[in-house]
Amino acid sequence: MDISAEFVPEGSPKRRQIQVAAEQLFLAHGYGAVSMDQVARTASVSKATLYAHFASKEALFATIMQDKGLETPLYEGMFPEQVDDLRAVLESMGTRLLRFMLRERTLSLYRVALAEAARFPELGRTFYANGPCTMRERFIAWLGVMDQSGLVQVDDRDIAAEQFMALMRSDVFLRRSLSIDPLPTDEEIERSVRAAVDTWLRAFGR
Amino acid sequence: MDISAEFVPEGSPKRRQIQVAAEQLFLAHGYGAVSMDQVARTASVSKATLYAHFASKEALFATIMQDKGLETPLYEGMFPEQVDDLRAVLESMGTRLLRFMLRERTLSLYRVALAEAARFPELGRTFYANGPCTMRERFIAWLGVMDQSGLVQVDDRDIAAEQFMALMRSDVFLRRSLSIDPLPTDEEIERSVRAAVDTWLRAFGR
DNA sequence: GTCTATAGGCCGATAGAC
DNA sequence: GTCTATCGGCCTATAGAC
Repeated sequence: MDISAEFVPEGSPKRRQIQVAAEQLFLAHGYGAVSMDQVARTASVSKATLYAHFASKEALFATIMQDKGLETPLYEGMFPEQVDDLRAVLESMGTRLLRFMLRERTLSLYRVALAEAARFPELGRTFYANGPCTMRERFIAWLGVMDQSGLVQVDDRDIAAEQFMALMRSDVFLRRSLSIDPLPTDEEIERSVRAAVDTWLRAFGR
Repeated sequence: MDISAEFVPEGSPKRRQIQVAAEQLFLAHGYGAVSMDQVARTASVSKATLYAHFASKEALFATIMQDKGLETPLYEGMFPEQVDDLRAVLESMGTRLLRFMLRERTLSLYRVALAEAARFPELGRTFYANGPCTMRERFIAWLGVMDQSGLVQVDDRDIAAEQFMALMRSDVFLRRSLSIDPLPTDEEIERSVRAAVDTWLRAFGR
């Protein structure tokens, strides 16, 4: 995912410091509110060094933010081929997905991508491709298996997958993304996921 | 909604110019990327005049952005008490809601609220209260009427309302909010809404 | 209230020494 | 590659005249 990391394995500690500092600052405060002075100070590096590695603030932001997809092995064991209890599997998937979307890091990336997508078109595209789009594709493929097992009744897998994810972006997620509520408790998350799975199963379950 | 407007009915054209300019600039570019010079220039007003009306950039932003709720009479005739064709009514409601959410002005406010909610907590709260929360409350009230008419089968109106709105925030909305796609066509909107209403009705219709 | 002019500082970016 | 030192400019905010 982060291909450039291979070109700087351990080679340039300063560059690594810059990357870490820039990522943290940009994710926390967005593009406009972060200055190159701040990045240099946080990275314990002079501005000249910073500009030796990145041509401009825009280039730094674009480089750091793009390909910042899902580093988490989110999908590991998420889509079992053998399913006894479909409801339980969907609830486990949903809980995992919603938990991931509610992580501070994911939310920060979402907020920055949304806010700066107009100025950095690649950012919106990359976020979508590495995030929601990948998740949906995997879900669609898994739906194919479930369909063959006769566990679901799905005319249009694309729509079924989209709606599963849309149902996860519930009010809990909206309120948290707007910084209204703190991180919801496990109970709140499970309640929201259970309600979403209920609805999805009534539409697509057999 | 905009209470302060009553204190400056037509009285201060300069103040009105400032409000219009600031709103446009902040919505288009966010907080950090807009300067007071820019606001003054766009409003055809000197910076001193600007600071005579608003104590600081933060105060200007907070004043302009808060209580910028739904000026549109979005809800007018949206919730009919007499319903023959429930599906048609839900599709009409959904289309209207999705269209509103996809308007450039609504999206800009959403992006700014999301990006700056951490720095301006009131902003996230106000956006939620004037937008999604109000819509959900009206939907819940309307669901009560539908329930009495025996047209729907809803255990928890809150969940049913939340999920109706979540289903409207579909992939079409996500892609547009990330500036990936242009404004979707009428057909795309209707297809998305129809699929959402299908699913919602299978879960809550009678 | 409104202007011109400017203070004082931080901005992005660079020159030059090592 | 890395530093110190600094450029010219734009930033938020204000002083003082009218």
